[in-house]
Formats: sequence, structure tokens, C-alpha cells
Amino acid sequence: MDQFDCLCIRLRRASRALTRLYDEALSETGLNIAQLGLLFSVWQAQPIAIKALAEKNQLDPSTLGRNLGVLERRELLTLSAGKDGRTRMVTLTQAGMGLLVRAAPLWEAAQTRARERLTADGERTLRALLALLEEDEPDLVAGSRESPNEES
Amino acid sequence: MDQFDCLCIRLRRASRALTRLYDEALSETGLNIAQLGLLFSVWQAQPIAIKALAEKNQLDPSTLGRNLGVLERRELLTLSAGKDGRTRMVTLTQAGMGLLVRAAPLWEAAQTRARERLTADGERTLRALLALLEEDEPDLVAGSRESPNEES
DNA sequence: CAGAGGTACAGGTATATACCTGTAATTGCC
DNA sequence: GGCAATTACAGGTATATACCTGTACCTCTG
Repeated sequence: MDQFDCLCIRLRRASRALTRLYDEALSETGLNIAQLGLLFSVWQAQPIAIKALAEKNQLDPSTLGRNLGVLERRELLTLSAGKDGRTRMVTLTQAGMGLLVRAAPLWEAAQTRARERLTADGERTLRALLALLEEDEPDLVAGSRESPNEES
Repeated sequence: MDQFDCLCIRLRRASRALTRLYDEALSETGLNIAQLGLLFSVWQAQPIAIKALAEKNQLDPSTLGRNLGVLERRELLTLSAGKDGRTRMVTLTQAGMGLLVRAAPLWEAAQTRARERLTADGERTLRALLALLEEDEPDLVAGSRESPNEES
């Protein structure tokens, strides 16, 4: 604990820095990179329920719900009732799709700048390493496998 | 823009996942990894002004000020007037130092788990790549190179 | 020394993020 | 079919994060 060279802190710091880079590039669209990513994610899968979208993005559903609210208020997407009365289906509006298209070249420029800092090989490697960290705890603890739930 | 394999989104996702891992490990301390990092950062440099601490952590000073407020309310650190009447100096309290010590082994465990996902070589490589992303736009626009600072 | 300009914060506003608790709708099992 | 358990969200609360504006304080220059 002398150096405290914490992987998580490092990752968070890099995340902030890179977010600034992308956000600045996107500023004229009024979107930040998180919102752009969300719009794109919806576009790929629409109509999609909040729960499913949350899993796809590894976001807490409640977090995602609020983030979608922001985009809904800007009329970039709509939330409508699904067949299952509990779910709300997310769909892009025309404006949402239009903005996605308009943002694309700006995003591309940011991505290029980020790549320039890494080199092609570095980018590949970085992606691979990040993927290793993204996995959500696959229940490593075997043992209490009777689980807190009943199995009568 | 078909794949939209965005480096920033990837990094943010990995950051969330890793943050969850560390936060869970630290839960019994009532600290999250951002707060622990901040406490440690203060410990290393105390007493330190908010501005300097913000630079050290590459955080917006206003963000940092609010984050410090949370820790101050828990009496883990104090904010006192500096010689320069504009600055506020940050110092850990005994409780703050104590908690840092108590959190250390829990942090260590989280760090170990993170490392296991990466392997030693992967960790080194990851750190190097993240460092490339952390640099804050070094004023790529040459021209105003007389610099805002003095060189008398 | 007095005013101009710069510096360090505080606070407003907005978003991202997560956890927890309620609530309505669905499913599963007699 | 009817009730228990589960599921999908909504909203409360708290923190992290950033940008912008205002304010007190410092510094530099005439």
C-alpha cells in the first residue's frame, strides 16, 4: 500500500480523460459519448426492453432508465408499452436516427484521435484486456450452492 | 459506423465493471474505490490545496471539491484555510488515516482479483496503454507557444 | 496604493451511475 | 382460476463527474 498503484483508479482516470476527448468532439451535437453509445445501442436492437438493453450495455436497469429519460425528453427516442405489460420498449425517433447520422463523422474523428495515441497494435491489445475486465463475476464462490433461495 | 466499436464506450464499460468489483470488496468500510483513492492521494501529499489535488488526480476542481465534501462530512478529512486566503488545504483526520489502514487489505484483495483476470504481463501492458490515454490534450495547436506561465 | 486582471473555490445545474424499495403485471403451481 | 413467487420498472437517495457563474482574494502594474 505504498504505491497504491490501483488498476481501478487508473482505469477510471483514463476513462475520464477519454470521455472528455469524445465529449468535446461531439459537443456540437448536444450529445455526450454515453448518450451516443446508447442511441446506437438502441438503433441496433430496437424495439428493445429496458432490461435487455441494460444487459447489452452492462448497466444497472435503473441507471439506464434514467439515461433513457433524458433522451426521451429530447424526443430522440420513445418508450412505449410492450406486449408484456411490465416492459417498456425503446425505439428511436426520426430525430434520434438523424442525430446518430449527424454525429457519426464527429465520433469517427474522436476515435481516430484516440487510436493515434495507441497505435493499431495497442488498440487491439487494449480491447482484449478491457474485455477481460468486463466480465461480471461469474459466481466464483462455489460452496454456498444451496443458495439463499429455497430448494425445499 | 456499422460496428461502432467505440474505444471510449469500451473503456467506460470496463471501468464500471472494475469499479463494481472494487466497491464490493470495500463495502464494509463504507468507502468506494474513488473515495479510497482520494484519501490515499491526500495522505501522500497533505496538506494540499484543492487545485493541486485536482491536477494530481486529473479531476475537475469543482468535482473534487464536492467529493471532498462527502469525506469531510464523515470526518475523514478536514478543509482548512491556507496561507493564500483563496485556497483550502486538505488534511486527513486520524479517523481518515485509520480507515485507510483498515481498507488496505480489502483493496489488496480486489487488486489481486483484478490482476488474476489480466495476468502480470497483461497488467503491465494495460497500464502502459491507459497512460497513453490519460494525457490531457497537450495543446496540439502550436502557435500560442509563449505559454501562459512565466519563464521570466 | 489603487485598480485591472488572474486565481481558487463555492454553488447552480445537468448527467451518469448504483443500490434499495415499492408497485404493477406475469408466471407457475396447485 | 387463484394465490404465491417472480419480473420489469419507477422513484428515492447518494455519489461521481463536468461546465458555468459568481465571489473573495491575490498579484502586478502604473
